[in-house]
Parts: sequence; C-alpha cells; structure tokens
Amino acid sequence: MHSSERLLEIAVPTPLRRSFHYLPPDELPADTKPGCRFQVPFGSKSLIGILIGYTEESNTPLEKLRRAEKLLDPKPILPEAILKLCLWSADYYHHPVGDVLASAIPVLLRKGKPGQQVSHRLVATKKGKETDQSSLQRAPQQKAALTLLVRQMNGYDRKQLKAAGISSATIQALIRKGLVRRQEMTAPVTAFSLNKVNSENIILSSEQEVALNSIGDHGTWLIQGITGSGKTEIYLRAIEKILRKNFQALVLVPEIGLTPQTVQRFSNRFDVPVVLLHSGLTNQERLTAWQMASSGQAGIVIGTRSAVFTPLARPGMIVVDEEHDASLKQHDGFRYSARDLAVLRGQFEHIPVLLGSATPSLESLNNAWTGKYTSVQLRHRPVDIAKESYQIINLRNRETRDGFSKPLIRLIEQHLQSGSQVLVFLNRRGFAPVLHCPECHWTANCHRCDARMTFHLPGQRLLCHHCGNENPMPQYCEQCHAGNLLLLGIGTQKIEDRLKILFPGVRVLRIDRDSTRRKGSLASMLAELASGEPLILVGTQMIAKGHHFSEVTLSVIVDIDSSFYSTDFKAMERMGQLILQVGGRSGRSGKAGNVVIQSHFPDQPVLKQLIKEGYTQFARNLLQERRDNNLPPFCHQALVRAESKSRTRALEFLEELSATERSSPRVDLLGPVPSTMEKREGFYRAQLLFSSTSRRILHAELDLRIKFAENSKLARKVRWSIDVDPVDLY
DNA sequence: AGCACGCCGACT
DNA sequence: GTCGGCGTGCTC
Repeated sequence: MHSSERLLEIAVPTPLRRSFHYLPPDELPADTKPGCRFQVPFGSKSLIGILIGYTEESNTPLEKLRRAEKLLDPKPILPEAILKLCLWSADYYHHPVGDVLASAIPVLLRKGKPGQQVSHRLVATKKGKETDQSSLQRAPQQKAALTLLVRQMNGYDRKQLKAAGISSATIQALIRKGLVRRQEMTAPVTAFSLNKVNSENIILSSEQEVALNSIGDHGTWLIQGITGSGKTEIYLRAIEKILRKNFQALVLVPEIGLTPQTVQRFSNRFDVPVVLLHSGLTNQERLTAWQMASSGQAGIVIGTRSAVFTPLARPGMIVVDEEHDASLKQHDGFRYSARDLAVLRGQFEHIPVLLGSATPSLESLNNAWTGKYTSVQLRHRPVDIAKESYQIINLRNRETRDGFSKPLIRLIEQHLQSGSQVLVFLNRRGFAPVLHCPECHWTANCHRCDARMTFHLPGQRLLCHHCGNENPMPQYCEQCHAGNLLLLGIGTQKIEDRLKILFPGVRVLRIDRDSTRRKGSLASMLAELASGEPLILVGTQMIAKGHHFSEVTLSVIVDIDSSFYSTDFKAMERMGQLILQVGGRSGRSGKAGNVVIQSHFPDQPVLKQLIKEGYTQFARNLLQERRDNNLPPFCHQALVRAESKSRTRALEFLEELSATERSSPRVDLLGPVPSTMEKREGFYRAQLLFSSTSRRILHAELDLRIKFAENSKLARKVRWSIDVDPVDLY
C-alpha cells in the first residue's frame, strides 16, 4: 500500500507499543522536522502526538489513514539527539513510544502550550497605522498610546507601556476599536555569559588536578571519590571550563540529593542562571525551567532522573552524582535508568559524561575496569580530616535491649561526653514492626498485603508500610482474644525512646519519613544539628544520603544482619554502599569518625573484607562472584511482572507466557514464581525472569513474548510490565 | 489504556 | 419494555 503523499509517522500518547501514520495537514511547511507536535485524530478523540519521522509507504490501507489536524510547532520541541534518545529508550525498555515521548516533556507541552517562551506584545494594526489620528481628538490618552505603538514596529509589552504611563484601560479601548492588537511573539533569548567565578579560594590537591585534567571533550568518566574527597569541586571545575565556552551543563542527582545546599554550591560559584527540575515544581515552573534549558538561557540545569531528557541548546557536559543510587532508575511505568541514558546521551551529543560516587555500582566499576569508562580516583581527603574507622560489635552471646548492647551504650556515652554528636542508623521507621500474641502466636497482618503491621507511637496506631493501611491498636488478640499482646522488634521510634531513657537530658532528634512530613521540620532539625550541640540523631535512609553532619564522630548501624537474609543478589553490594554512605556522614572538620556496626555474624567474610580492605577490593570480589554465577553485569536481565486481584491469574498469565518456544537456547527463563511479597495492596503478584549473555538475543526474545502477550486474552485480565535491567528482583 | 459496540439479567 | 453489566475489538 502506498500513497503519493509523504506520510507522517507520529508517536501518539497511548499504551500501544507502536507509532501511527497520518496524512499531512493542509499547508504543511516542507521543512517540518521530526520533534514537532501535531494535533491528530485518534479513535474518537483528538490527541497531541510527536512527529518521529516521514515515510513513503505504510502497511495501513490508504482508506484507513486519517489526516493530522494541525502542526503545533514552528520548530521541533525536541532536538534530534533527544528524539533519538527517546526512540532508543522505547526500543530498549520495550515501552510504548508515545508514552516515552510524553514522559520526556513537561505536562504543559503535552497539553499544547508553546515550546518557546512567548511574550505578549501590543502592536498597532494596519487600521491603527492608517487611521487619522484626529479621530482620537477626544481621547488624548488613546492618541498618545497609538502614536507610540505606530512608531515601534515590534510594539511594546504590558510592562513597557505601564512604564510609559499608559493604562490597560486605554489599551483595551484601542483593541476594541481594532487599532491595536495583542500579538504572541517568541521571547528573545538572552544567552548566559560567565563573567564571575567565586572560587571559594579552594586549592585543588594534586590528586584533584590529575582528575580534572584527565577529563576530555567526550567519553564517560567514573569518578570514585571517598566522601569528603572533593568530588563536587571536580564537577564545578569541569563545568567552569565548559561554561567559559558558553556551553551548558546538566547535573543529575538522586531525589534526596537535591537539597538547597547542593543547589547553592552551584549557583554561588557562577553568575549564570541555574535552573532546577524536580518533583516539587508546579507545571508552570517546570515548563519555564525546561524552556530556559532548551533555549540556552540556563547555564546549569540540576535535576532528578527525568531531567536526563531535558533539551539543551548548547550541550556541554552531563554530570551524574551518586551514580549508584537506586532512585536514578524509574520504578514504575517507563522503567529507565537515568544514569545509563545519560551515558548514551553523552555519546549522541558528543559531550563528556561524569559519573561520580564514593561507592560506585558494580556495573560502573566493571565498565571502568574494562576500559569503557575512564577511571578517576580520589583517595584522599583534605589534610585536616582523618579517615573514619570501622568496628563490629559482636551480638552473639551478648544481651541487647531494644537494639543496644552494653559496649554500644558505653561508646555512645563516651562520644557524648567529649562533646560530639552521635548518629544512629536503622532502616525501619515506626516503633515496633510486629504485634504478637504470646498465647496463640497470632501477629497483626495487613489484609491487603502479605506483611505485618508496624506499630507507630503517635495515635497508637498500626500502619502497613506497603499500602498505607491504618488501624487502631487492638486491645485483644483477634484470634484467641488474649489481652497480653506484645510489641516485638525495633523501629526508629523505639530507638529514640530507648535513647531518651539511656541518656536522660540529652537531646534526641529523629529524622525519618514520619518526622519530616511537616514542611520545614527537616530544615529545623538540620539547623539544630549544625549548631554543634551534643545530641543523638536517629534516622533511616534519609540520614544516610546527602547531608553532612560535621559534628558527628560516631555513626552506629544498629542492625546490619537483615542484609544477610536477603535473597536478592544485589544485597551485598547495597550493604557495602550503605555502610560507607553512613560512615561518610561522620569524621569531618578535624575530628576522626568512628563507625560501629552491630551484627550476630561478625565474621561474615564480605562484611569483614569491606571493613579491612575497603570498597574497591570488596567490589572486585563481588564482581568475581557475579562472574562465577553468571549474574549482571556478566549477563543481561529483564523481569516481567504481573499482578491481578485474583489469586492465581497473574501466575497463570506468566505460565502461559513462559510456555512458548524460546527463540534461542541462549536465553534462560527463571520462573514464573510468586513475588516475594505475593500480595500487595490487594493485588497478587508474580514474576518471570529472562536472562542472556547476549543483549541482542535477550531483546529479540522479549519482542517475541510481547507479541504473544499482546494477543493473549489472559493478559487483559492482569496488569503486566517489563523491567529491563531491573534493580530489584522482587 | 480508553472507548465503542454488542449481547444477556433485574427494574421503572 | 429498558438500563446497564463487562467481554472483545480497535485505535493510523
């Protein structure tokens, strides 16, 4: 089937894994480029799609083709490289193109707002220019305004007119008479220029000099620098170089890392516009930031993972900070890795990409060691900061109360007495994770999830951490009605409680999702910490990332043992990263940091090695283990997940999916199996893992299975999704 | 995913 | 007699 007209290939926002062909609208400029938006009819409605290319032929019968309604952009809203990145992503992550494109652009652009900033200017109409001004004799204000506008071809905006003493009423009157009209014009772009660098008088160490000088004009660098070694300073110096050439920098940070301090560091250094992209923005703010980036007005763009798609008029460099962080991978819908896409984008745009971390992911280390990335090491801290020391407290045969062993209590006491602050880390919020009946061994479970309810102090309530389900605390066992229910296990609230009993008079701050829900509460606690008064800080993940606590000399990891029970092959890697990230919070400003880890398995070889030989050696061994067991990055994985309200349907669907013939013996299937927490939020979940040493073969297999799933009747009754390069295997 | 069309049960 | 339940077909 073919047409004499050139056809448009358009990505339409629908969950369908393909694009659609359209006849061009009337009067389409011949040079309309891919990346422009079109209003198109789709089924019974009209949607905004994006042109991804042209085609001469279509498999769709001519009579089924519909005509695009209209072109929305004079120039593409997405430059070639970003469009290419999106198309590549749709393919690689097996996600619908329309959906990928939609998630790459701000909501307001999906709704048809202009891609470039527009200013509303008031100009004289033809009639206004030709009119005999004496007709306005009785309206001197209007006459004066019209005279002004006739003289200025490009007109004036509202502000300028106000400054000239012309009221909006006057303008309204002229508009009514048809002498003046409002005109939308693309706002003039004022490119930034770097004039001032506030270097903070930081002198680079020789190690930093070497690192900085190794950065070239394209390729990927893995900057492995222990906390406090000055990674950020490397980013800043590298960015300075590209700003001087009037190129822009994109900086990706983990969700939690986008703190005011981080942003300030960048905006204090350079006198160029710094623009922010994160989840807290309103749609209009996001659009404005995006326009500043894509027009070239912003010098630096700092954002969380979705910012990897932000167009830059003059791209110069991409920095991915904390490249090991799990929040760089999208966890639902379009499951991309912002770090991996940043590397690819760097290749498309021929610009350098810097990946930085104190504890790089094993994949990135492997890429560095095999020469795919250039490896940069920062092993030293500035002279006055000593390296922290690590110590394990053996809990075996040792009594603990609410998580505290005697030696631990003594240590905390010592550090407090010497006027320092102490940090206590536990990755479990709430008071106690289990409510237990000693008579019949009943526990309080969530009825929507296969999980226990956690007891929370405020309001004496039971909460499910997986679905948000909330119940009042029962007085009697639901099964045997006994009244002596016990709270077992520890959460941050219990730790806080216990610390207040153990150290009366000492200030205890707790930082977790519960205590920081109120706006400003995190900031006020951080301010109190910065005051330097001796106190104890209790917290979850939230305190392990980003923040610097310069007065902390002791960091405590209450319970590391849960890492050893995990079935996930990434558990050890995560444990190592966590320990070093927690350790990195302490030992600054001249005081040596101490890190104490409590464990029932003090001789666990991986843990011991991390502490004795450091992260690099630890990572080297884990990588060897991965190689021996044929695990990523030595094989490639994709996880198909399914969930349904019916107990068995998700599993049945995956069984059906796994039953078809494999396209190659080089693909391995594992499962289907019920997920680790089979029921969650009322859905029964199951999964099927595909793996292969060949990416190409894996993806060919996935294409095949997707085709099957799209035609499966069972698939309609379940929710299913594909996760390529999954970070969590549950 | 939506949405439209189509064929079988309890109501004004 | 009809309103509406959700099975299934389709979206250029």
